Amino acid sequence: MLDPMGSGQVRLSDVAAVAGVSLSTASKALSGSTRISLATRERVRAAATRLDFRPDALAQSFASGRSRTIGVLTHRATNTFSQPVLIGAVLLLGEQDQATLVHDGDVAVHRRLGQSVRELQARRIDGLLVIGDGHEQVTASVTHHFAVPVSYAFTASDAEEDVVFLPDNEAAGRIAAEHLLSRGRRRIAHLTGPRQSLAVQLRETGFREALGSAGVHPVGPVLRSHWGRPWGAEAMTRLLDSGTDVDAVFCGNDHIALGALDVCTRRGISVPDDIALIGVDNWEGVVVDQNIRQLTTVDLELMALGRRAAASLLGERPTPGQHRSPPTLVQGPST
Amino acid sequence: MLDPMGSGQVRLSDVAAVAGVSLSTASKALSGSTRISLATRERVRAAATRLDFRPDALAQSFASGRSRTIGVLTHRATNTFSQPVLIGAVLLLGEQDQATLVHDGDVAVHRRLGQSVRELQARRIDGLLVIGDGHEQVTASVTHHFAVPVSYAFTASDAEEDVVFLPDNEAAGRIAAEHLLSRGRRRIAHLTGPRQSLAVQLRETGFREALGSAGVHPVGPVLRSHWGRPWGAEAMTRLLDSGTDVDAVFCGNDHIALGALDVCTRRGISVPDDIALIGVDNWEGVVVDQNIRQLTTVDLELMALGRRAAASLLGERPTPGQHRSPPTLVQGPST
DNA sequence: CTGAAAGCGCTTACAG
DNA sequence: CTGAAAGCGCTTACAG
Repeated sequence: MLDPMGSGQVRLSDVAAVAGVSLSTASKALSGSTRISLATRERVRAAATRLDFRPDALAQSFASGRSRTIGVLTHRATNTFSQPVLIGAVLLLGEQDQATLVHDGDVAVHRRLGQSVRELQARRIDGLLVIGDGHEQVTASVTHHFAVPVSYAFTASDAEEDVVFLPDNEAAGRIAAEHLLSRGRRRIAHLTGPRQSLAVQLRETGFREALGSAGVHPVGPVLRSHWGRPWGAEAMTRLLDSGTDVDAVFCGNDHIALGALDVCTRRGISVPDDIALIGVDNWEGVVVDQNIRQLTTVDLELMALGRRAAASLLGERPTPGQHRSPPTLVQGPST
Repeated sequence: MLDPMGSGQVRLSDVAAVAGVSLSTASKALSGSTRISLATRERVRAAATRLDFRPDALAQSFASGRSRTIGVLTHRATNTFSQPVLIGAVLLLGEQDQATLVHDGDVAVHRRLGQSVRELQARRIDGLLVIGDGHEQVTASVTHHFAVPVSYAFTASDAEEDVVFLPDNEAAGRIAAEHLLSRGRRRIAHLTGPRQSLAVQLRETGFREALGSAGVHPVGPVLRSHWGRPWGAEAMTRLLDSGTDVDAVFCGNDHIALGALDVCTRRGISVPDDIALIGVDNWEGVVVDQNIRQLTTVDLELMALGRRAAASLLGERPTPGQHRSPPTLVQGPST
């Protein structure tokens, strides 16, 4: 019968007594680190199993100095795109039996940030993950405030030697272009978000690069404005009305792609037979009903980004600098 | 100059020495609990401030038995609707300086669940939050496995005395109906999701109740099928083609409402002048670009639900039983 | 109101 | 390879 409340009455000293060894030997046998005779190790393990010994995490932490807690500093965690990064981090850490202590706020506001830093230090966190709200801004590095590993996700840091994880928007553009090319499309247009957005620029760069490698040029002018569905519709309308000969459109995100799709549907243009559409974000992937997918899209894999960034604090440290997570193609009916 | 690494070299004994009191007196003075002369308390506090004393959380936890960590057991945390609940919980806990240890899995799979329970016990968590994936299923209670408070969010528990937090789908239906009534609508139809869904049933119940209180009956048959936009469009088409005289539609969720809106737009029906539309979920609230809102909707406030449920583990315990979080009306252009 | 002492349950040099 | 001992830095009865 197992201890129903988990009150953990069985201590290491009990295990040691049963196994007929000293406390320190029992500790070493279970931690597995130091040189211990195989026989002793087995005897201690057997005793531990028989007594259902579970080490008290509080005592272990106090003695070892490791809290098994990772601090997370988020910049407005409720942002649509920050959420999957945070969820990914929290889930990976949980799998590794690491708790997460989240301080949410405005990473740019120094007074509150300083407070968070102090509190996280006092909690003796084993590592810190800074999560930004995209790649548009550069976060002021806090690495020097901590003696433990610090990683940055979804934001750049202003210190070159920091370990940074970012989505790969250039690759997203490349993947979209290569997919359309592989479908035999050659007259490809681009409708996207605001010109000043870094994501817009990087996706377009990757897109042009991949087309260029195939000796193809985008058709029509690149139309840039908003991220929303209405703009997608308007841009598609302009594109069609301009008389441009087009057989595919790379849309800067899924909202724009859905707006473009609306226009095609309204005008009786068959997607993908007449025009193929591809977006970015896998927005429909978070919708309840998976069988209503309308789009092919490039998923930036933000949850995986959060997982990778969190994992970087636990195992061996990755090399300093920016690490880009590979986006994935999600095939839908629109290509 | 503050300790840049936060290595916490200042110990309570240092504070006690500077203040000229014993270690135990210093401890009591700072914890604020026991009877201590005001003068002593102030002296100790001043010393602590001057030395920038920050108690070592690991030592505090070990000595006090409180880990300042809350366990969270999720049932597929990556579900669209579980995510805001988890985010809300994690953020509230962080604000209260509580770490979160998340074990994600299938709460119905007992072998893995048992493993999670054992690990959470060993971690000496101060409380446990069980997060389900909606209200459709009843979770087997795990409360009896823990000596610390356990709360349930976004799922019912099979033990009556458990503390459970659920969204209020009936209230959502009522709020939608009352809003349409307040807009002077009287010929109100209902298009919704699958008949077997509890959310469908509860929202409809609340809807009918509110209409009934105003002496109004729904017009046309209630059309129930899928949660997606295509079904919304199909249902709206059927409704209009049936010749039903209608001036408002309560849609079971926002996808259905958007499908209905598509049909109205296509047919030149003015929303809200001819027909008002209202949905549920505030789906557009998570979209990037807030100025593209098309719908009035009822927000179930799932993040607030997560926050409340998490808070219930920290302060005084709420009464056993089900606690329903109030949904809120989000006004948009469609009513 | 204050202080000396025990104790929380492990880990980790150190000596053997 | 094994064990005795110190120590991690607090909190908390207990005695004064």
